[in-house]
Amino acid sequence: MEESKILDLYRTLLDFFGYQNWWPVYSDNPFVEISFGAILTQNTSWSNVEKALRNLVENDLLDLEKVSCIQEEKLQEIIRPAGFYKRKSKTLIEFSRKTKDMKKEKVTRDFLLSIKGIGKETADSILLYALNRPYFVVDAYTRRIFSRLGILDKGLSYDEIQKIFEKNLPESINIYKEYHALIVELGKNFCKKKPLCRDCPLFANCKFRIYNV
DNA sequence: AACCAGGACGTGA
DNA sequence: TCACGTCATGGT
Repeated sequence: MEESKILDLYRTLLDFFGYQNWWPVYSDNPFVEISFGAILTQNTSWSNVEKALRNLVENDLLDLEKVSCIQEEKLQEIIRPAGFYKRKSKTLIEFSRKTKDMKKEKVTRDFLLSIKGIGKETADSILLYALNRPYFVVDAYTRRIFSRLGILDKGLSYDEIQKIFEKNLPESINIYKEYHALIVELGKNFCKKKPLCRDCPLFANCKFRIYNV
């Protein structure tokens, strides 16, 4: 496979979109805000997540201690706009209970995966963006974009894809952060399910471009 | 008015 | 292991 392109594509995307400076944080509690946001954004548009986060802030609930002992039905109403609110409220509560008295250095990937409702992508998002650990985040956009480009086979597992990116990039937390953010930006604006290939910054590199009007 | 969004889990084959 | 149904709101 032509994995050596991975770094070139990063430069192209960075050139086109500019630095994204992810993860967006508006409170003075980045760990909680990023972790909660990562859980809330599962298969959900970010605009809906923002509403849920605003509700949490208004109720002073960007707080592990408070969420760990909140009444579940109350939390459900507060995060309702983010969708899947029953499952997500359980996950937020379990996450809060398990991490509130924990030193952040002890939070591992396996630990996060032991929390029901946190899978690989959410765990890696928390590790990378909330804890500054070098884990490359793989999401649906990553699979779609790089399989269309012709770089990744469909059917590769999460861990295999992650390994390919980490092997072909400098082990730089900032590059991991930016690259994933840029992938999301490309996925939202061009490489959608119905792609807009005409103005795509990766048009020249892509084997797909069937809608290249 | 169907389709989609910064997934994860339980089930059955 | 893996394909498939389920969970849910809000924007286009």
